[in-house]
Amino acid sequence: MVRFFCVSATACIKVFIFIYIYKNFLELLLTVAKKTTIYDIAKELNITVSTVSRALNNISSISDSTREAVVAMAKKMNYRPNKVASSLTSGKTYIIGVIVPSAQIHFFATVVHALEKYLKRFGYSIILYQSNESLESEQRGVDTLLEAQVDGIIASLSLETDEVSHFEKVKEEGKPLLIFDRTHDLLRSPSVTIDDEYAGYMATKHLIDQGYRKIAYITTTHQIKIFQERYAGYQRAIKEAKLKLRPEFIILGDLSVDGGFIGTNQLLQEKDRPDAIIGGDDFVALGIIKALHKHEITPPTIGVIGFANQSFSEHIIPSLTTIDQQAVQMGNECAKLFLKLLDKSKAIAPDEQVVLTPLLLERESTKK
Amino acid sequence: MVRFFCVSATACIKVFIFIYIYKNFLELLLTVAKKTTIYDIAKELNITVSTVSRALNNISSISDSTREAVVAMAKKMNYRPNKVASSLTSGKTYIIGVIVPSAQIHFFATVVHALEKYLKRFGYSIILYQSNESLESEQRGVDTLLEAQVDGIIASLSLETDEVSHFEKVKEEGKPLLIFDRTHDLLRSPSVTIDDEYAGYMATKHLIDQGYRKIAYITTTHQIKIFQERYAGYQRAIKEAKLKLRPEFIILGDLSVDGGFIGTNQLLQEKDRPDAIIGGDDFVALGIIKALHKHEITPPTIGVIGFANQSFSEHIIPSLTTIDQQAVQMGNECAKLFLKLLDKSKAIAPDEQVVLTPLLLERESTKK
DNA sequence: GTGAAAGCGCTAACAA
DNA sequence: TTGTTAGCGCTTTCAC
Repeated sequence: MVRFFCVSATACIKVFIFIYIYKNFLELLLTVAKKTTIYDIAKELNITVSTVSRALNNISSISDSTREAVVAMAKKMNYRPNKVASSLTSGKTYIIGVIVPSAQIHFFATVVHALEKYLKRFGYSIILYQSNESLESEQRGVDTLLEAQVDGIIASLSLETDEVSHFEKVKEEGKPLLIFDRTHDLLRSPSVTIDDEYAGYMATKHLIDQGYRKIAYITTTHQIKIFQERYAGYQRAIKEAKLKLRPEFIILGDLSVDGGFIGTNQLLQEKDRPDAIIGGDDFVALGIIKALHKHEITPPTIGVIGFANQSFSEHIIPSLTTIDQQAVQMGNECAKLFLKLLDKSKAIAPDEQVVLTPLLLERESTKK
Repeated sequence: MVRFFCVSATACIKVFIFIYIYKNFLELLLTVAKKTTIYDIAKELNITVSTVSRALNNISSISDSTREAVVAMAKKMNYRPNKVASSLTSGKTYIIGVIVPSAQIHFFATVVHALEKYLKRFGYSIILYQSNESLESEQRGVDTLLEAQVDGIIASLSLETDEVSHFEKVKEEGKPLLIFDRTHDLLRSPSVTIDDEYAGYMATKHLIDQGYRKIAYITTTHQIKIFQERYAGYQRAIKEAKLKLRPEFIILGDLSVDGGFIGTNQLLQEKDRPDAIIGGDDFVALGIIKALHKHEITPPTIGVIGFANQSFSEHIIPSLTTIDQQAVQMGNECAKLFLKLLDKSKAIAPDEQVVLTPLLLERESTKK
């Protein structure tokens, strides 16, 4: 096409000039068709913007007639409120920042799912920020969210997070901060967690009740509170049942299928083998089952239990007994508590701590 | 404590007055400690806000000395830019709206994960909105995001979505719209998808190559394009191999473990049983394996293949052959394309369509 | 290279 | 019940 016109250099230039003007004209058109504001509505109705604002926000002291007129005109003119502008004056964005280690981890995806679903009902949106298990990224996340003027932050700490000063900034700005699941002792703030000590206790106790006596535990090297707590619960149950706490039955490794697999192979080399193995999470438990399968052992011959109730746990063969982490409930509790924190009319409550109770799901892998 | 002071009614009132004043004083303190703005920096440095703004945004025509002074002062005064204010003037929020059916679905969680990770590097945040497979909610999502003045929207359609006018609004506002995975014929917009027809073909072809001849298919009743496409690919492979396309081998049901379980039981009642079964997704495939297990059949005796490469597929026994949906790659491609769309300097490209190639992951369930 | 000034679209006193 | 007015904190012309 262009080549068709370009019979000479001048013609070619003309074409380009034409294109240039045309382009600007198009842009002009786009610019002219700008969005309608409350100001436009006001002009159309011969009232002032404040009246329009009040009508639209359904604020008291507005006559039905004008409110209806405004609403009708707004619809007619295809008006869409600009939250950015209203945020600037009101100081509220109705956006909540959510920091999680990774949306790819099923537990966090589920919490985020529940959070968003719940908060939406109250007019809040969420900005999602992933720390990807990095402290530095988590710090940047807090900055990013505060710059975006979020109304508050809900976060679960990265594995790396060993200092929490970046979260203090949130409180300094007078904005609510809520920590869930992965907390930190130095961080005084409202939180929603699950009783991990009890989860560990529950898992171990269940095995004991099923008649298992030599219970091994494959967990992570990471010094995260929740894993330490689970281990503490394990110890408590073992002691309570007056069983021996054998160091050779505690395997530290990766929190993964491979971790479970390797750990199990190691355990099976003991001359006095365990008769049950607890996995640090369901993936570890899956690795345990795989390793047992390789040795032609099928649970519940050796009992296996996991943590987290992954979507597959119910369906593998044998189905996996596990401790449910109540992700949906945790999301809902977070949302509920957070809305309470946002409502500053209520007294500045001492940091409220919600602790959920884990749930034992008995399935085939421990059913003797 | 209070009771201690309240020896008389007047004393009591005094106490309350004291508390009241004290409270106001506290509030005053909080109010006074307001955030520093570029105006404060300007005053401190005896320059104007425009200079500060330019220095902070590292805009040309600013002397090194003043820029350094401003930056130093900003740090000293603990300045934090207010993106809401800058958005109001600049018209850009650096926030992108992401609409997915549910963050709880692993595929979408992974795409969101990749998206956020990628876009963050370019200064963008994302607001997450879940349609929860509801058209109405999806429509509200578009409105919410546009009101929040997002710079554009990336979306994957809900199962219910049979009309797409709500997405036209996005384009009307001159904002980029990108649809991924679940698209709609009526919606003309850039998209990132996977070649589902080929995925179906690939799965079927693989089974045929492995020597299976009587291949059944358990899929969903939902009229979603991607499932229809996979089925089309199945048909193509069957025809190409000159096999019979048997209606009794096509089971429509739920896309779930139960759906696979029920469908398989039905298939096994045929006098001429299939020797391989394709599941509409990995959960269906899991149900298939469970049902076969009940009948004491273990794949690959009857071959089983799924779609999506869920996290468990690799680890169940037998491990599941599946077609990977390239979720991470899809997220990355979406981000990449979207950044291109945001960069309007580039010509208004005709709706670009990125089509990813699915990936066959051969595992035990089909390894004859 | 810097300053002055006009908004962006809306809210929220304070008046009337 | 409605209008007037002054910003919210920042960007961005247009001068100088």
